[in-house]
Amino acid sequence: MKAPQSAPLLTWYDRHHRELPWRISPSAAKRGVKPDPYYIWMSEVMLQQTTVAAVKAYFAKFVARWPTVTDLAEAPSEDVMAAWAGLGYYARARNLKKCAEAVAFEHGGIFPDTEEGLRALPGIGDYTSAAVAAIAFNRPAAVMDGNVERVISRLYAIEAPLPGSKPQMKAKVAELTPIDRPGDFAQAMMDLGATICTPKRPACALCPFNDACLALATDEPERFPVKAAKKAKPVRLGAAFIAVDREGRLLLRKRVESGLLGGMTEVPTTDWTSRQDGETGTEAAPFPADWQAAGSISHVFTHFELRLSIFRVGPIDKPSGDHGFWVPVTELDGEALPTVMKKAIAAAIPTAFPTPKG
DNA sequence: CAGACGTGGAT
DNA sequence: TATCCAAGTCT
Repeated sequence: MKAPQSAPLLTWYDRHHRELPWRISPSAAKRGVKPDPYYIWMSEVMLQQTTVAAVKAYFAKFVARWPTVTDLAEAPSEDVMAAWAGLGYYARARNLKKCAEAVAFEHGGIFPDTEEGLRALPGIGDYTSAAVAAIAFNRPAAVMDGNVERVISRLYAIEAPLPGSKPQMKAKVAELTPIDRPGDFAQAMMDLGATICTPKRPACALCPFNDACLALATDEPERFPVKAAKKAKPVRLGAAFIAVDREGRLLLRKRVESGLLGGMTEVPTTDWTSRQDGETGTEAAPFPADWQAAGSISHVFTHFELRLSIFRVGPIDKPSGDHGFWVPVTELDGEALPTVMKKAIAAAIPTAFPTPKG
């Protein structure tokens, strides 16, 4: 078995790379076209734990609305959170804004061009600092994401389970990364993982590493990477309250800045508890009213499943006291509503979020 | 270090 | 339907 080399991978990448809105193709790079560090950073943050398909529309929306990092730094946080709504992992949006402010106001609008400099910015960790350094600035950084972990674990048939095996794998990546094209190498490894060295049914016959891959030679490639067992998701229960006033406005609140859905908009809800002792009632409604049951929704988060009983009331006179803010049901697009909250609203007001097909 | 932190698409 | 998972980061 010959030792793996970067050259066959780069040749494969020159021919089979994906075309992506933020990417400079290898042929354009050869003509001297440089990537925009702002685009590379933005795409890398959006792509954290998120599919390319989901990111494309958000990336287009963000760079059209905020063409430079300074534009983003000067934007109101509420606008950024509302634009991010639906993409998930909202700490990324909060850190995106903080990072833009740091670059614009502390670095003169210029991104740091080293791994260490990037790593010091909000929302930029081991992966993203290496990726931006390699892709935007052609620094010889060892870039390791989930794709690279899969490729490397198969290439070297690494039996130790993730995440403990990360340091061992990163050493292999560093050893393989070529000094002349580190950015293309990183993108090539990720494209390979996304299109050839896939989790299920990898297309080994088309792989530029198929003469060096220990997993292919000695075992079923799908067995790698070996991972630690995961835990079962608990169920949490609660109730959500949809109140509409006589002007067709819906009662909303802003969640606290930290934690789950931090800084996002919500409808009033009870606490979400693990309690299983029967029906959730309207005792914890934001104000006394003739609340009517309107079904229920279920939503799966990373570490628990949420089941919300939905109650609605209205049209009503606005109750006294401060319960949040009231927004016309026809203007919910401008709000930072995460998907779970849109589901809750749609359960009570089916026309709230019209889809192209209905 | 293990748990918190979203969502939608594929199988 | 259930499970996995997609270019991770922060605490």
